[in-house]
Amino acid sequence: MGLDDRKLAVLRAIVEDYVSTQEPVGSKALVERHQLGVSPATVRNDMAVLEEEGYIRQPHTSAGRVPTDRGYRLFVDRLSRVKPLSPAERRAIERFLVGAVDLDDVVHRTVRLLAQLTRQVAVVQYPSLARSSVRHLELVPISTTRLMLVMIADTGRVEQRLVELPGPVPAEDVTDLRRLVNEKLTGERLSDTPPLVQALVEEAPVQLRPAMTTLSTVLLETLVERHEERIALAGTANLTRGGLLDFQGSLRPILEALEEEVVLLKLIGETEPSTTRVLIGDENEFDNLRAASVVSTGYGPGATIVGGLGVLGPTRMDYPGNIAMVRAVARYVGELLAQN
Amino acid sequence: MGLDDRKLAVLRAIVEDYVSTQEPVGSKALVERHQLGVSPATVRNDMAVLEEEGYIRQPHTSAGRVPTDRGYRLFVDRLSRVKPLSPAERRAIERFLVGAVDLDDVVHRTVRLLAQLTRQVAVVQYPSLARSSVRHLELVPISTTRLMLVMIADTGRVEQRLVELPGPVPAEDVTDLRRLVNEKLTGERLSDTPPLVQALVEEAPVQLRPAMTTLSTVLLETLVERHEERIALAGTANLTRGGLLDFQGSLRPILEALEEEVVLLKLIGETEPSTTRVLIGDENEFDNLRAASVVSTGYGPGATIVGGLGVLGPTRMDYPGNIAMVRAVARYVGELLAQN
DNA sequence: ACTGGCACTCGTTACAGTCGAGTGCCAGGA
DNA sequence: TCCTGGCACTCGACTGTAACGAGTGCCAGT
Repeated sequence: MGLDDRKLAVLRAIVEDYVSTQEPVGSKALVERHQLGVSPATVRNDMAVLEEEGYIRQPHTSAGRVPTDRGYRLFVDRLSRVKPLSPAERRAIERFLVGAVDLDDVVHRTVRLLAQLTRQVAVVQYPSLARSSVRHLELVPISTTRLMLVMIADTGRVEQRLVELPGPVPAEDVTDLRRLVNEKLTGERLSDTPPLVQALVEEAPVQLRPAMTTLSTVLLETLVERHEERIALAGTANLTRGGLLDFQGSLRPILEALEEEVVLLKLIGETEPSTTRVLIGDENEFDNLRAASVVSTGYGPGATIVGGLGVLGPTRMDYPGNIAMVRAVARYVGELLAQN
Repeated sequence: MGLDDRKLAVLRAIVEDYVSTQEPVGSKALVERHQLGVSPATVRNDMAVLEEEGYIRQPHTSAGRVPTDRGYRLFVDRLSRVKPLSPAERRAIERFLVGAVDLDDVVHRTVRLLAQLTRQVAVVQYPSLARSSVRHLELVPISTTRLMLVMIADTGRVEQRLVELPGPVPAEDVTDLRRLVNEKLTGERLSDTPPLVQALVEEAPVQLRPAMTTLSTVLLETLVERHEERIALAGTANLTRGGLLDFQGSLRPILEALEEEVVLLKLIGETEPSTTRVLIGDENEFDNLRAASVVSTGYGPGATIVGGLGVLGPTRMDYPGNIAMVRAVARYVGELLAQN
């Protein structure tokens, strides 16, 4: 485990060269491109140690070295600084997000921006309902026995659901239902609503009871149990960069994984602490994504976190750059949300 | 141009064999696998004619024949019958679409179903706003100078948009605005609303004028001008079937095209007549999709059409099967929508 | 502890040769 | 007139061989 400074420098150089050239890097090329102050032979000895420790490997006997997942991990944790964004990148972010008219628009612009900046696949989770509060509930009569329930959350999300009432309900009763529901639930966090919904039913006037019971069922189902998370995706075409070298020749498993909302949510939604998370190769829990890395973080207005966003790409990616961009975009989106 | 029946039979056989084997088909294999009643030499002569007419071509001098886009076109137009669905497929469709709770759910289920059935990329357009009518407009005060406008369409679509008012508007005025807007617009087709919105402003009481003016701008923008079409996509992983033979080795242009809503809308949204449309290879107007074919049709409750859906895949696809599936799914979705 | 030198590995490239699927053409027959 | 069997030809796919060279591991020397 004795990795002195020079060995770490060698590892850093290998990662940087491999990321930029996409070719196994040999000892001679290394000393030429970096000022290591030692000879290729010395570097070779260091490489042998690094390989023994599992940080790099040789694709073929007579080839150069390539970082392993473990090597990237060490690089990310100890050998890299987050790369500051260029002024051009900052400007691109601002320009891209100005003029968004609603939440859908914000999310779509964000995901495209992220894909374009990082040249990877970008994923953005809509603000989670579980972390939103109710701003308003609207009941729209569709027929005498059907209502459309529309919930507007403070994060800008709007969810709707059809309610089949047990019997006809006159317009005045709908007005009463609307008032009762809003009095009880407006301003509450969705995760806190179940007991309140229960109370709604119990406190409802007799003639509203049946309707309120049905309504409460739908409310609970829609707003709480059925975790209605939404996801936006962009930049899948970026997977084809780097020929077929990345992803061991087949995009199939990656594309399959990207179609599963559950998978995506696990990847970018779990950001408990407000820090940036990096998952490298097989650290990932999904077999399909063992050739991929994910950089993700949470975003939200102010210090609170209402959703996650991130990028996915080959393990051979520019971690410092991508981490910087993901963080920057998350911060800007947070500011944008705070304005509403 | 003299294509007698046997030459057409040869073309049909070539298409069918090539679609199933994915390999250029030679004269000998053809007479073995189909009962043509003639010798390979005769088939070769027919092939020479078909090639001269541009229906088939040889990838290499010493290889078998492959259909051209023109050949597929002839096959689709004159040589194939729509393949009836198997009972298992019918059951799959029904099972898949039962239990959908809202429009989002319907669209998502549909697109996944279509991708699964056809093993191609599936595209479903949400019911077009231009072809919907207003069921209800709701105004939710966010602050004294901000409203959330929520429009519920008869197709189940719900659109929202933030309205920045020129000045504070008291709650009673919001109620009046809501009433006026609904009286004028409820039940109207969105494409017919512009003059009505204009009238709204002119007829509004003086103290509501400024607010109504702003509101009308947003209404027009959101509901009419900004053609807010939405699209769902599934099955991109299917593009990787057939190795890299389809799409001449690169998925890149296809994936890029699939990210452009405009492109997708052109592909599946233009279904003026209620018939099924098939675009083969370079019949397509987008260069990126010259190696792909699209089968699409319109759907809607009853005879009206509110949106389009379809599949995209390699030109070498099972046209009769895919046409059948696209039609069947469209019909089921139409029935489902009619129930609301 | 570092370095130069050297033998060795092994993937890549180039080239030649074989194989075989498939074709076009032609003369003969129904 | 149209179909068929036969035959020479083309050319991509595959195989085997050889030369090349990037890169390594090891070791003796400083």
